[in-house]
Amino acid sequence: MKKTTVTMSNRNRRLCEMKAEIFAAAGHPIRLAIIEFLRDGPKCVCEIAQYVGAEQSNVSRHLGVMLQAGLVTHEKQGLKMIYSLKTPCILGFLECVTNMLRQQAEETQAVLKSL
Amino acid sequence: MKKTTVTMSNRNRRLCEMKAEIFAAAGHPIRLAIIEFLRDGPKCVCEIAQYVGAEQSNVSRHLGVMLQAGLVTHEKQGLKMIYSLKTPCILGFLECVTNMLRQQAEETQAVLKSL
DNA sequence: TGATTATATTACAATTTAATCATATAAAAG
DNA sequence: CTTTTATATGATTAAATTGTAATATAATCA
Repeated sequence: MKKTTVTMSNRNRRLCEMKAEIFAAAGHPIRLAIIEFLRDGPKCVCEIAQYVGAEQSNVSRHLGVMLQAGLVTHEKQGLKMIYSLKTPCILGFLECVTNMLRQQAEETQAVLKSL
Repeated sequence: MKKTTVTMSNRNRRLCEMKAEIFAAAGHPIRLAIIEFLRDGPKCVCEIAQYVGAEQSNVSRHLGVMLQAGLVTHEKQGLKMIYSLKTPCILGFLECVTNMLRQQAEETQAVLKSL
């Protein structure tokens, strides 16, 4: 009797790479701040840079990462490049993460109370 | 008249760091594969290593990252260390990511059709 | 046309992350 | 007690990511 597969398929391996790229694109403090900022609507690079308090070239890079992952879109308007959130469902999982943090904070607090 | 704050608060900056850590903890192919594997229930390191096809020490490190971020919990059972998913809501945002990929694939296909 | 403004990109240094091998620890079994 | 098994960790190296400064490009404006 043949043993069932116990190891990931290559197809699934490839899928995990793709999904991980999306998570990683949100997995940096500046990029996460940008995502939250874009909740309020489309913004140009200069506004974003000012908001997050980082160099323009640095912000431009981070936006490139998010663009590549498909988290945002961009559109040129005159001199400015306007970035928008592409997938509103990101906001759903951002909320999930916020709940995780809240939960973690409560756990920590519970531990400290027992001092 | 005072100009309203246009830059992130330090508190928000710190929050973004914490949230980003959680995203980053899921933002690696092996770690994402582990998360999906744990959907089927708690598993020991050896099972996980076999499934993802990576060295035990490497897997142990990745589990450490996810533990630190609060994505998983662990519990010793005899010789084995059993890891489980800590937050089911991760699965929700995993689904969101999968939908993003599907959407991206459709876009690509639409472009190719116009050749 | 020349100057200004907004953005992207390049080159580089610094830092972080990941993988590997060897080893330490600790539980279980003989 | 010795051996085996499962896991974690330290040291090392390789690779990727990040930040910065300088520069290129392209649109707008005087």
